Formats: sequence, structure tokens, C-alpha cells
Amino acid sequence: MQIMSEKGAAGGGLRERKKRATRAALAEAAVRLAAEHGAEKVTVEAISAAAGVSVRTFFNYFDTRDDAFVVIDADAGARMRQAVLDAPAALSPLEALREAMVAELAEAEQQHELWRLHAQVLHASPHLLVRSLGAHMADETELAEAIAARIRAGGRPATASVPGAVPGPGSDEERRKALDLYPRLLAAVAGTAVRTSVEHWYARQEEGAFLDVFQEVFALLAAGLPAPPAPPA
Amino acid sequence: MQIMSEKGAAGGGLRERKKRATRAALAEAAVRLAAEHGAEKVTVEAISAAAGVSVRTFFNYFDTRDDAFVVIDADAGARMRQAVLDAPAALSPLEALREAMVAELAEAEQQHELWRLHAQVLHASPHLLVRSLGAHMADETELAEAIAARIRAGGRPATASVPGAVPGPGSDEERRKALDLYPRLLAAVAGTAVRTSVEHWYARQEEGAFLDVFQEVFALLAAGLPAPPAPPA
DNA sequence: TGCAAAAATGCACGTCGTGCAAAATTAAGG
DNA sequence: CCTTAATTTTGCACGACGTGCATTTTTGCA
Repeated sequence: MQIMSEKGAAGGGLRERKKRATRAALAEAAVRLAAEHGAEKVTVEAISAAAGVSVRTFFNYFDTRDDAFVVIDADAGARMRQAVLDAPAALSPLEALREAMVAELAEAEQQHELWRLHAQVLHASPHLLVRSLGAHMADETELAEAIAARIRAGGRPATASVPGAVPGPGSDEERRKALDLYPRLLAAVAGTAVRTSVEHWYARQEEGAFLDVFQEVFALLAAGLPAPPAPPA
Repeated sequence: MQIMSEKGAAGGGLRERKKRATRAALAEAAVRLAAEHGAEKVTVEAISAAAGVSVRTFFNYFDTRDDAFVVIDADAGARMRQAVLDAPAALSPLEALREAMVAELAEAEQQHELWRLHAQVLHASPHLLVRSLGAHMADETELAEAIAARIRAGGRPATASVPGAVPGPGSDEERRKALDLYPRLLAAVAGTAVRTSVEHWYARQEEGAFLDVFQEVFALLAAGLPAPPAPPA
């Protein structure tokens, strides 16, 4: 089994490291084979053989063959949430979210060749693209909860002192509801920024600049957001 | 084969009507069986038998067994886009979008029992929920393009005369990019409103009020949006 | 009614995905 | 170094999924 650059949270035991390596090897083999022959023509047997494990073992790591094409990094979502929660308290929720995403995307860009193949595979079969979008969206929901937790915990009501921010003539009830919705809106904007910039990056085949594009898109979308409502309490 | 209330755009030929009826019968049978026995325990054979067709015919209508659980209304997305395009020119993009969604959701609510079962099935198997989210998101992308087309075609730059709308000190270049992004942001907000209100509606088991909840969530989320940027030309 | 197009069906076949039990590997001590 | 318990890998069998192809049935129309 080919040793891979073990990324992510450096695990402790040898067992866990080997499991992560096997999982990564399977995912990478799946993507490379799919990019070459087309996802539909790649059997689980071929993926397993390329990763050096048995077919049965493949299904110990992935519930479905398609998962190997879609879920390249299983715990990226968890890392994102943790990064949002661990961000310095001085950052507004929006800034914390942006920094967390920039860090995650920067890490992913270190393997941009694999990610380009990944995008190519998804682009080639709409079926897989839908699965990927769904997984992305499920992560987004959990991310919204992490944002909400951060807002509840953190003392600062974000960028409350922005000059353009209207205090809002809403009642306390309205502000409470808006406060419930704000994390979702934030997560939706962030997700839209990611998808849009990935799409742009994939369309133009220029190498670098991806993070710059993301930052710009994020800023433009975020310009449409008001400061979060002040808590009614 | 059980005759179903043929909904949607009343098709012309008898052939198309029968095809839609068969498709609806299969989807409904799938959802009802899944709600009763659990989606994983429902075979294609059972669904086909319940709808009165052969197993092979099932696969003439759905690429996958799971599609029958997920895609209850195949052309809802197309209707949405058409409604957005056909909305009176006096409406802003935001208003046109809201009216289109309200109309669509109102129609769906006429079969709220089936939709409740549908939500229950998705809720029971995260696997299917992800698929549904992905399909929803793919529709959202196409919806954004319809919105963009409407903005390009329609004469009015939307609610440009809103008092709170800042003209924005951005350059023409920035406004052009923001204009490209605005439809996506709008679609994202609308999608978030739908998912949030559906979630709320499913959590509380109260009967009516769904459309009211949606309108409120939509308004609260939209409050975070600025007027669309004026075209640079 | 007769004819052509479209849809439904049956059948065969390869692949997927799972339960179960046996074999191999690992961590921890004596 | 060797033993032992826990974890992981693997093989095997089996039901279900999904597809290609030829055939039969149904529909639309003259």
C-alpha cells in the first residue's frame, strides 16, 4: 500500500494513521481511475486493487462506490467547524468563517492536481456532482450550528460598530428570529462563495489565484449582508 | 394502475399524461412504502408492484431506486424557473422569486400528507437527505441563471429607489462582478428560506401556517440583502 | 381497421453491497 | 520473546440493483 502524505489532524496511534492512509489511498485511486476511464467504468475491484486492499475492505471504508469519488476528505467539515470555534474572539463571525475557509482551501490547494481531477470527475457525471453538492450542503447545516454556538459563546456582537449598520426598527421578537437565521445566512453565503469560486477556478484553467478569487467573491457576497442583529436580551 | 390527480402543467397528449401518471404513481408508492417499512427495506419489485408496472418499467422512469424516494416532482424546478421568467415585469427579482416560490409551495401543500411522508422518509435516512439536498442545490444553480436572464431582460433595475439603498462607491468593474453574483446570492437566500421553513414545519407538527412561516423566513433573510447593483453600462 | 411510433415487458448478465465466520495484524504485558 | 485480547482484513455466499437487447403490447393517426 502506497504511503501517502498524512494530512489533517496528526493522529496518535499507528492504527488510526494506517486507517486514514488506507482511506486516502482508496479515495485517490478512485479519483485517478475515474478521471482516466470515466467513473461509470471503474469497478470497486479496480479501485481496491489499485489501493492494495481487498474488495471487502473497500466497503469497510465506504458505504457506496460513489462515495469514494465524492468524499475525498472525510473530516474536512469537522475541521472547518473546529476552526470556526477556535478562531480568536476578536474576529467577527464573518471574519472567523472566512479565515477558517481560507485555511482549509489553502490546505486543499497543496494537492491541487488531485482536486482538479476530482472536479473533472464530478463535472463528467452530473450524478456525482449532485451527490457532492448534497454532502456540501449537509456540512453547511452543521457549520451554521457551529457559527450559532460561536455567536452565543463569544461576547462581541460582531461588527456592531459599522457606520452603515442601521439599528433596525424591528421589535425584540423580530430580532430574536433574525438572530436564529443569521448563522444560516452566513453559512449559505460562505457556501455560495466556495461553489462559485471553485466553478470559476475550474472553468479558467489558470493555476494560482484560486484563493484570491475566493476572497474576492466572498467579499462581494458578504457586502450584501448587514451586521448581525443585536441580541434582544 | 391507479389514476392519480394529474397536477402540474396539464399535458396535451394522452401519452404524456399516462407517463406522468405512471411516474407519479411510482414515486407515491415508493414514498408510502418507505414511510411504512423504512426505505432500505423497500425493493424496486415492491414499488413496481404497488404501482402496477413491471420492474423493468420502473427503471424506464428512474435511474436509481433512491430517485423514486427523492424526486417526487420531477419538473418542479422547471416550473419555478418558468414562473420567475413569466412574472410581471413590475416585480423586482426578489419579489418575482418569492411569488414563484409561494405559488409552487402552495401547490405542493395541497398534498401535504404525501409531502409529510416524504420529509419523514428523508429524515429517517441521512443518505437520502443528502441526495435531496444535492438535487435541490442543482436546481438552485439553474434557478440563479433564470434570475440572471430575467434581470438582463427586464428593464427595471429592481428596487433601486429604496431609501436605505446606498449607491455604493464601487467602480464599474466591481459593480459588474457584483451583478454576476447577485442572482446566485438571491437563489441561495431563497433556497435557505425553503429549507429552513420546511425544517421548522417538519419539527412542529402543526398543520397550516407553512406558507406564513416561509414568508416570514424569506422576509427576514431578504432583509440582509441590498438592492441589486446598478448595471455599469 | 390497419400501420407506424412509442412504451412496457421478460430475460440474461455483470456489479453492488451485506452478513458472517475465519485469518491476519496490532497493542500491551509478563 | 511470547502470549493474549482486540481490531482489522479477507473470503464466501447471496440478494438486490441496473442495463442491453429483443419481443410484445399499447397508442396515435389515417
